[in-house]
Formats: sequence, structure tokens, C-alpha cells
Amino acid sequence: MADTRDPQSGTRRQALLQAAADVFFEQGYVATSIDAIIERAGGSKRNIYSEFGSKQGLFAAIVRENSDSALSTLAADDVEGLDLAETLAAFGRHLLDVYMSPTVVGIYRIAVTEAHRFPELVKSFYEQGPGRTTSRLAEVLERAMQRGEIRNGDCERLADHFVGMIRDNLHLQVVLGLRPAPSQEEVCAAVGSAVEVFLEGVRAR
Amino acid sequence: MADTRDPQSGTRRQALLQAAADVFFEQGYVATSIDAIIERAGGSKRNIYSEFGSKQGLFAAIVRENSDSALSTLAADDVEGLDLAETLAAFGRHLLDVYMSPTVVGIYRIAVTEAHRFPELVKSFYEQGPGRTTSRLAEVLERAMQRGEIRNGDCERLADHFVGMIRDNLHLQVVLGLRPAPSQEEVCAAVGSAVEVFLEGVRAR
DNA sequence: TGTCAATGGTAACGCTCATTACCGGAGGCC
DNA sequence: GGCCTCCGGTAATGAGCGTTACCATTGACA
Repeated sequence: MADTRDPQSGTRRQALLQAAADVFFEQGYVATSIDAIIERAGGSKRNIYSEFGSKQGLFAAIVRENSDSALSTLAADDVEGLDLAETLAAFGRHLLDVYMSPTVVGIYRIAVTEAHRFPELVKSFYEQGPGRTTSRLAEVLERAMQRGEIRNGDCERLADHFVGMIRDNLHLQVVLGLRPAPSQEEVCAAVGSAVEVFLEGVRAR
Repeated sequence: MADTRDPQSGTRRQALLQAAADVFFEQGYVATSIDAIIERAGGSKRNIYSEFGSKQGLFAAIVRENSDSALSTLAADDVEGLDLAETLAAFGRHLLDVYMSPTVVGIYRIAVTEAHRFPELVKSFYEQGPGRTTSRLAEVLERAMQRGEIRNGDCERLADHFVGMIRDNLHLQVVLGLRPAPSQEEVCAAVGSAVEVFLEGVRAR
């Protein structure tokens, strides 16, 4: 048992959340026991129950906190001002980095299985994450369309296509634990190729 | 309890597998109890233990059988002989149908969470499913490249792009239980748009 | 220093579950 | 018809779980 207790209760809460996230993301919700979390964080179960009330409360806190911090960067980046190719490439690289991060892979895994146990959590995860991302990309495409850089079409759908290309088999393999997260070079290569195909595919003719 | 027992032991085995798959795919591996399966299939737990040995054995049989039957159609279709656009569209529609089917959605869900509990099963699921599919598409693209219809490039990667476009946010929403499977018209529209972008994006210049 | 409140550790409770021991009855064989 | 074997149902077993009751210890304050 690695005792991570700390005098400041704020960091203590963080340590509990971190330990719990590690176990939840690796084992899944049902298979995670409070004991396993305590074994990692030190202290006793009383800590968890006084801080979070229940296993569900702890889990909800984790998803809320992690999806906030990890996904908010997706909405906050201002990659525009460059030309469309550079914008898409920067967007794609950032997207892939976030999708491949252990935290988001963990949330993704658990969202998929616990969909019907925590529908509201899953809904807010999707809306804050993939949903918002796709909408923002659709706006970028909309402006490019008005500038005449790409041909007319349904920008939401085109954004879906691009995001899908970014989140392809590579992502699936990582989520399934079949391979480690890609290196920076692999990310650049994959995104570069996707941007090339996409841009050529939607260019105004 | 709906008793689905049947004199022929083959169909009895099938009924058990079907009931078990229903529960496993909805609840996940850990949260599924043998009792819940029996409640659905009728009979008693002894049946399961004499036929499959253990919960793990039952689960493995389900994944093996279902991924065989559902995914084999992906390798067996002969959509070639048409022009590339039609080939891709037919391929994409079939792919999307399979990915959206309740069985494959169920397997997908459970593969994502149980990745580290059943690594070999997940590996074989990937190889038989997305892996083999992508390879087959890559071969199609390779031949098109040799015919000069598409520009030079890494066909495996291009196939990844196409498969990713097909398996986009729509698929994610279905997997997360946020919306029902798409209608035939929606499938056609999504695939049509993806084929258009992809084909234009890889066309020889 | 003595009292009080709160924090946190331990152990217990009630429940669920996978697995198995046990038993009754059905059907084949003499 | 009588015996025996096997199949399937029931109930028990033992472990693990979330949650909580209870108790010790500690630190503050008078």
C-alpha cells in the first residue's frame, strides 16, 4: 500500500481521485472494488465515503473532473488564422493526442461499457468531447466554404468524416490494448495523410 | 422465465448462447450473472456448467461464435468487378450494416472493456474483424492503384482512412447508446458522402 | 491537564455471485 | 418389472463486495 496521504486535504482528494481513476479505467466500473482503490491510495474506506458518499459518487466525480480537464483543451485551441491545410493538421494532431492520452482512453473505455448504467454521464462526455469537437470543426469548414476554398456540402457531415479518419484503426487498436499509443512521428504521419486525402476530397472544383 | 429448451441439443446450445449473449452484451462481462442468463433461457445452471465448464468458457464461446458468423461476411463478399466508386460504396454500406448490428455493437462494447481480461479473444476479434476488413480493402485499392485509378500511396493507410470515415461519430453514438442504429437511407447517405470525399481525395491527378 | 469533537481505522453485516455437492426421477438394459 | 446410469434441478458453500457501526486516537480549547 503506497500511502499518498497529504496534510492538505485538497491534494488528498486529488490523490484519491487519481488512484480511483487508475483502477476504474483499467478494470472497469463493476470490477473495481473500493478496497483496491484504498490499497493504491492508502488510508481507509472511510475517507472515500466521507468525501464522495458512495462508489457511484466517486465515479461521477472522476468522470466529471477528468473529462473537463482533458476535453476542454479541444475547445480552447485557436488554430485558425493559418491556411486550411495547416489548421486541419494542427487540429488533427491535437485531436489524436487527446484521444490517445491514457485519461481519455480510460474514459472512452468505461463510457462504452457503462453507457446504460450512467446515461447522463455518457451523454455529457460525448457532448463535451467528440460532439463539441466536431461542431467546432464544422464551423471552421463552414468559413472555408464561404471563402470558396472547399466545395458546397454538409459541413457537419464532412467534419464527421475528418474526425473519423483521425480516430481510425490506430485508435481502436490502442483502445483494445493491442498496441501502445503512437509516437509523435506516427501521429504526424497519420494526420498528414488524412489531411491530404480530406483536403483533396473536399476542395472546390 | 422463458423456457427455450428444445429436444435437439444443438439448438439447446444455441439457445443458451443466444440468451447469454443478450445479457453479456447489455450488461458487460462482470455484471452478468449466471442466474440472469438462466432466467432468460430456462433450465438450470447445471446446463451451462456441463456445456461450457465455466463463465469464462461460456463467454469465450459467445465471442468466438458471434464474431465468426457476423464478421465472416465481411471477408466473403465479392463486390469487385464494378467500378471503384461502386465497389467502395457497396463495401462501405456492408461495413456499416455489420458495425451497426446489435451483435457487433455488443461484441465491440465488451471487447473494449474486457481487453485486458481476455487479450487473446480481443486480438482475434480485431484480426478477424477490422483488421481483415482493412486488409481486404487495401488489396482492392492496390489493384486500383496498379490500374492507375488512384494515385500512389500507402494502401493500408488509405484503407484505414476509409474505414475510419465509415466508423465515424454515428457509430460512436450508437455504441454509446445515444441514438438507435441508422436507417437504410441514413446509411446510404453517410456512405455516399464518404465515398465521394475519399475517391476525390485519392484520385490520380 | 481535562474534556470534547472529529477524523480515520477495523471489523462486521447483508447481499450477490461462481461453483459444486447432493438428490430425485427418467429412461435404457437385462 | 427391476436395476442402474445419467441428466438436470435445488440448495449449500465460500469468497468478495459496498456500506456502516463502533471504537481509538488525536488535536484543540478552556
